[in-house]
Amino acid sequence: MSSFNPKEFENKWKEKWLSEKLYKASVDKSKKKFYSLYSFPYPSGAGLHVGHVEGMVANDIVARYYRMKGYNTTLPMGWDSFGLPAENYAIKTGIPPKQSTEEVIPSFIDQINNVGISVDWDKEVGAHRPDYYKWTQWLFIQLFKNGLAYKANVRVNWCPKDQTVLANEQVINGRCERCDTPVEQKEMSQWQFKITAYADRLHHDLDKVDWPESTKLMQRNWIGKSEGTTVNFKIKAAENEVGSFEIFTTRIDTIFGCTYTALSPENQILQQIKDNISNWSDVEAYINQARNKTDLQRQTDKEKSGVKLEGVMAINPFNNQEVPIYVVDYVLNTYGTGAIMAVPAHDERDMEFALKFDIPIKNVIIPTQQEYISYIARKWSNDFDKFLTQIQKFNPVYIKKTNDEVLFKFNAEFIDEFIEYATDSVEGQYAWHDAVSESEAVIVFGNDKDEFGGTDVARIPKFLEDERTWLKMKDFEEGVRQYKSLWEMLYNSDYKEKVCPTNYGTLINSDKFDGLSSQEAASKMQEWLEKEGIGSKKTTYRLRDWLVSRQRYWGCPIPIVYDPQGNPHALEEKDLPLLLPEDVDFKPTGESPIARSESFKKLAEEKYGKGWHFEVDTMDTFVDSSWYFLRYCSPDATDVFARTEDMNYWLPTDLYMIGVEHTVLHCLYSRFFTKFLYDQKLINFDEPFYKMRHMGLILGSDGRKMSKRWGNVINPNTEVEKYGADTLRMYEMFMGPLEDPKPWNDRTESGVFRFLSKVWTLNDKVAESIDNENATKQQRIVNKLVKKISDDIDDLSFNTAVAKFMEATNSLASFEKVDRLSWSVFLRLLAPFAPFITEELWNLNGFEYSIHTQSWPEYNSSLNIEEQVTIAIQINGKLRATLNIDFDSEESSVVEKAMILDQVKKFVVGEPKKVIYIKNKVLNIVI
RNA sequence: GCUGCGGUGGUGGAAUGGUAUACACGACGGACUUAAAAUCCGUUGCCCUUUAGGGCGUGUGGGUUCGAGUCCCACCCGCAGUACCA
Repeated sequence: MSSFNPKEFENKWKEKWLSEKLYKASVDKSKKKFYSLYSFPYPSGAGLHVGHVEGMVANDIVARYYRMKGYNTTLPMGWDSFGLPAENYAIKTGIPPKQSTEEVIPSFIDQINNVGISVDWDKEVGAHRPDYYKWTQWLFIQLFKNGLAYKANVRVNWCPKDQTVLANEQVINGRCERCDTPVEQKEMSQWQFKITAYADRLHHDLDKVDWPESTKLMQRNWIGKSEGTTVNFKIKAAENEVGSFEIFTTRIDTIFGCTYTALSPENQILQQIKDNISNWSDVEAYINQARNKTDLQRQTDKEKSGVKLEGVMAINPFNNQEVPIYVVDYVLNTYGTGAIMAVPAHDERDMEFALKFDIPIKNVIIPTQQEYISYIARKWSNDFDKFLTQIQKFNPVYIKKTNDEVLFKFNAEFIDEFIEYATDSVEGQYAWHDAVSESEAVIVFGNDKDEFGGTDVARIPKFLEDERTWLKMKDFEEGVRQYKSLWEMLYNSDYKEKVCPTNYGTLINSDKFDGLSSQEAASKMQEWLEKEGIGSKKTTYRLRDWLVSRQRYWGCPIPIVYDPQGNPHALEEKDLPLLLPEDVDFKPTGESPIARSESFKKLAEEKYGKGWHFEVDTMDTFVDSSWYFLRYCSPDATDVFARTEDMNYWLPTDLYMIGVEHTVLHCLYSRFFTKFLYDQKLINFDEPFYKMRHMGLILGSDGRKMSKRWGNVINPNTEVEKYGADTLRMYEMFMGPLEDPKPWNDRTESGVFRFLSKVWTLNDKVAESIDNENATKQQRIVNKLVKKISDDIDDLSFNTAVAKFMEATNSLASFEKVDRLSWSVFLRLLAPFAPFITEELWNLNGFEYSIHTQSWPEYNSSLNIEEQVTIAIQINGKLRATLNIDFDSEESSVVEKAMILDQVKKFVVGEPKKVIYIKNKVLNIVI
């Protein structure tokens, strides 16, 4: 037969499948369903890239597998077509986004079909089409009616280049996610969705879904749930109480260590008590300065800053101690209560601030006794080597040595012995030494180096208030003088963690709570607070409401109309969709482009009367993509966003392939919408995506991210042209684990082409009847393959599946003839991976069309029995020989056979101590 | 800093506590060819050795086990997310 030339048949099958709608799936309650979802692609002018292909092929293999297993399977596709790139393209070229978008979509569809993705095209949707965004608007209105969409004046992130508002999530390191421009702060009235109302459920329900743990964790971090306590602090001016404020803390157990409190610059209480603040002008100046700082500046300002409020003090309700109040910009108004109690001894930020402003530091926690104690010793004299040998007697568990430094750890029980030893070794060695007390420190500082810290052996005290130690050291060491206190010196040394322990432990200096563990103390303190009515337990979230207004043209219009007084009203359902006007100049000016549309203005006045006008902002495109998987269920519905019956049948999705970069935002928003609709009783599930997996980034052959800049971009079209779709598909699956980033390699790709050519050639050997013995051998080969491939698809372990196909092909190729029955099994197994070549060979062999609607081969466990196996013979765990034995042989017969091997006789003299036999695997003789 | 993931030949990568390096690429040798490409066959972790064989090997150091890439402890390095979140 001819050589393997995919061009000769790929097009033929592609067109046949499409015209027959081979992959169409409708609701059929008599069958189990499988919903394979690929993330809503953005139809960019650059076309499909190899990363899309990777994810789609994974979706496709699983979909084809389930289809063959008899599931009613759908793999829908649509377009996340609103968004900045099309608008920016329009600004550059003058071509309207609607036109450019509609022009690219057909080529996307074509490319997807060319790689043989089994898409159910009857379900196609596009976010920019009125029949879709009518329902995006409808959903907005439902949120509005339920108080979950509201307009508020907020300080927003503003990108000066894109001239638009950005959600917090779209700000990366203080820069715009898209164009990398530093983000500015701007006060604006903006629409927001109250996603925070769902924070707890969004956090909690992650337990229900099968997602990579790391993804769940990222999402949990984003929601940032933390459980803590609020406490009311009274404010005193002179002898009068002038107000109070609430602080939030997760470490109520440290409250006796509170030596100051701090308010965020935006905290409203400041305005209320300003008459009592004697240095108000300084405070006000600081507040204004903080307000003007961008997030980027706040982040880069490492130095703590703040102003003390003169004339007022706060009262710690636990000990009635008066502590100063500061206004600082390291306290955020958007988290907790915008006020904190500061405990320098147990919080790094508070410690840094306290050191800078000379605020007392009070230790109230002894960390839970550690099993090991670490020491660092630096070389101080020639006796250092002797010192090193002698520390062996403390049984150190770990020693790291460099030329002049040693780090070692030993069991805490040796502490006293060590203090004694260190004292003896170091005394008189040009060193100063002080063992402060049993429970505190060994501090040994050498003086034979110019700089402080050149030599030391130290166990750092848990609470350092020993002025004596400090003064002595200060006399002693030149270097110490640069620090104001022992705290500061040690905090800036290797012993940071020792002087500022931030973990839980046992309370000290805390009155009646002394001796309790952090956990016990916390609950007793909370109880007391609640009884006194001055505090309570509180859960806070880092998550903030979702800002959806965008001052851009190419997005879904917000379905709100304002009356002449400026009050917002939701549009009625019969007036939807509110069409995106086309008489618009989309050049960005900072104002929404739609504001300049005459037809838009006119429409509002005609419909509602003079002075009425529509909202001119459009929605964040994440709104469009938060419900597309629902629309796929009923893409033709005109009276509802999707039919309840259809959604309840198809959802939740059974496999969602999406890049890891989209998981935090898109998935969070989609989950929010789903939960809202569940609460509205429109659907009966409250998590949209059951199983989710990610595809790793495909890098250029130089190991860098694919980019025009590096000239390392691989275009799937070119690869299909060169090798055919099946090769591209199988190569991308063979590259490595699905979720890993992996570089492109042309050579490996051509290796996959060689493999498919081998399959093609092997087809020539297929014979109607071959002898029984060889037929059985081949049936065993493919039978084993059935199990391996099924398992690998279940695990999404496609790289190993491809390897197994290669192995099986090599085995079959060693036969004169190939058994037709085995061949039909082999082709069906390969069909999800290489749909074109398998359909062609299936047809050439005269099997019933189409291979893709055939049933998945069954694994026959009785066929699997092996006659012979090779086992390893080990002596003391070391491989010395291998041995062929009958399958499932008894231990005694195996030992007998092993003992007469030369390799064994050589090592085993007399009776072995022990013999371990693992059936069909290994025999280990211990001598 | 914190959190998570990872570290295996020249390369991409395999390996339910049981023969480490499957499969593929590359390299080397050979066949075919006037030649090249393609194709086919063989070799390919490192070191010693003529063969036979031996020693060493999954980032480092310990531990558990008859047996560790895999489990435990500590450390080093890389990648990703996140960053004044109280």
